[in-house]
Amino acid sequence: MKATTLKEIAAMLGISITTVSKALKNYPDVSPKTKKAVKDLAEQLNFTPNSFAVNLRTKESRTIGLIIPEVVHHFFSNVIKGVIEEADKNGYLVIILQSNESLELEQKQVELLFNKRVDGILISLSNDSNDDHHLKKIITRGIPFVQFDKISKLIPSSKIVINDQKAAAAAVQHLIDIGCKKIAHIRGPENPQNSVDRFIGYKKTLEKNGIPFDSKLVYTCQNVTYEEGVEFTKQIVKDHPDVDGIFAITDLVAIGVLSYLNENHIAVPDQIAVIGFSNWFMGQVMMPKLSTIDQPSYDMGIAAFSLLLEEMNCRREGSLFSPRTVELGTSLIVRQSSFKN
Amino acid sequence: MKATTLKEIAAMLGISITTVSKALKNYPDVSPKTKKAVKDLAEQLNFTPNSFAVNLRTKESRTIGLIIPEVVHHFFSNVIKGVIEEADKNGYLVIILQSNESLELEQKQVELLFNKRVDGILISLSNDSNDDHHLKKIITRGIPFVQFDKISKLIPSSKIVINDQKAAAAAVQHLIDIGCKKIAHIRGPENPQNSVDRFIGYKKTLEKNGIPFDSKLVYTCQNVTYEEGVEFTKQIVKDHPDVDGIFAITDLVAIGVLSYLNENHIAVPDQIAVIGFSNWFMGQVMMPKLSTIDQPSYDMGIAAFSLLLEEMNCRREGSLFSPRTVELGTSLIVRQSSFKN
DNA sequence: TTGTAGGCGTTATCAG
DNA sequence: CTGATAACGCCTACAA
Repeated sequence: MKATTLKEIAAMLGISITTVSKALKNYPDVSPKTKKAVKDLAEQLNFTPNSFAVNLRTKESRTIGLIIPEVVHHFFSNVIKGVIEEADKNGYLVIILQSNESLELEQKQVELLFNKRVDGILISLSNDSNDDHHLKKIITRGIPFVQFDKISKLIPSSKIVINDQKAAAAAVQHLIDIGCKKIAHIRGPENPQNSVDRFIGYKKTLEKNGIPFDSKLVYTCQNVTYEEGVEFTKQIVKDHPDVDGIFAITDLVAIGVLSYLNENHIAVPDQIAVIGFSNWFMGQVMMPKLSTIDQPSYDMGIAAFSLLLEEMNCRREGSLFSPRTVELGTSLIVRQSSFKN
Repeated sequence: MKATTLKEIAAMLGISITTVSKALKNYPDVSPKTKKAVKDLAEQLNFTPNSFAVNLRTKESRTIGLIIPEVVHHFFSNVIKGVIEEADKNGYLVIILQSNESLELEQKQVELLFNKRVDGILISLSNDSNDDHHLKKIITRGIPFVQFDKISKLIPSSKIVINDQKAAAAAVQHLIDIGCKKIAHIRGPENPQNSVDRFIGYKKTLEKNGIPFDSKLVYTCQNVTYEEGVEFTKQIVKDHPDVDGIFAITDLVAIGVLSYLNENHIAVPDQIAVIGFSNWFMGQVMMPKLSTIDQPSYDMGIAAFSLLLEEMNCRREGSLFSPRTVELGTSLIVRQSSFKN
């Protein structure tokens, strides 16, 4: 079944393409009679404007690109969901691309979106991203652009973030409050701003509480996996038998921590208390249930799209848009893995 | 920064648009000299063809649509990943849409993809989908179309499936093999083919082993959630204290089962053995680790795209394509929740 | 109230 | 080897 065109409708009705076009868009200068005739026929023929042609004319595709490090990830799934739903509400479609935590791939994906001429770009940087070049290009081209979660501070785009330092501080303070004296930190890779910030939050909170910071108690993930959680916990227990608290960069890692401790019959939280970050669903069904920092992933997706939409609208109207940074709140969730009284 | 066009390059070089276009596409009938000049300038100006115009001309967008019930779902995340990666390899982009398990929304999303004029559609039906109308329309319009996972058998499209009956039978047979005499089944909703098939697999296997089927031992999920797993287990234990095995429609539900049993100190697998379906990551980190059926989600995504690609290629060449059904293998994974010797 | 004409940027055909 | 011309389908001044 071939798609109908304005031309065909015009021919069938013996009128001009222009009139058909106008009638369908409810222009005031078309007689009610023709309007009705056109609309009826269009309805009957199941007419929908050819979006390729509309795109070309309007220079818009009502499509945005979303680049994330990894699709199979509780946090990012929720972001995707938020973005898709908010986009849908506003008549936008979403193309999803993965960077697989590789800078090179991330750059390639940005190029793809350039070629596709999406109306806007949403991005959470890969852990590997220590170069800004491709982001600068987005700005130079004047494409509406919002960074979220893992961002590059120096790029003058809108940003949706949480206060990682503050949130990490809350986690560590909580461990201290329940009596932990020697807290290890399994941190994320070197580059990402949020893994740096969480580390800083950890460090500052120790110092604030008069606990000397010891770099030997910090273990650095390469890939932020469950397996690394298991492995580092093994090392922690071996190297520092008196550690009584572990703060992990993310719940996935924390669950690795719990697994190792459980299997080796190390009491949680009595001997070692554990807290993660992100509030993955999984944490609630573990035994013991995992304490964590709730990070509003779904809301982050919504906020990111909303801000992008604002910028896209400004752009369409030719008005100026000044990038904004929105900080979303986090909250401490205390569950069994760090509950003492 | 405005995008460069063929016209501009042509003007700068004092040659025709046609020649520029041909030079860039390496037509044999352009002199090496002009070719080089054009390519150099194009490179320098960062020229990329305007995809809107290309789409209009070629009637292709090199974009496909993927409709799934829910993004935040281990199985579907993996499918998405497979689709995106395979699409990427072949120069296609993927627009993702959610049906939220609602028929109405699913229909709307299909319409959106029609309007967007994607080159092909991939779909896994919502649990609510008891109507085929919108799927028939995809066929009528001649849009390349592959169903996967939750499919409508009657629609003559390509399909990627697993043998749910066989896989469920393997799960139940395993429970019987380790000595279970009274096995309850927490099944999925009425409509989806796979929940029906898994139920049939359960029923047939009981009968094959001389265990009478008892419909009272079957509990039906509405939303296939963790909470339903918890709740139904409570009922099972109350109504049938002698149940010694539970087969759940999916791992998420099975994890609810485990949670309830753990919290109520009912020994797994000794008093009640548990097996799920799908092999979610979560199942590996539970205590006890969850037995399950591995379902190749990532591979399903790859297979779905590959088949769609074949159909899209046929369509482009104008050759005929006959829908195929590909059945992927599953395997039983025995872990602690059903391990006895 | 209706229609003509031009153009969005590319590709394909065909003539020079 | 090169280029003029005509689409693709729609939108929008501007005429009539």
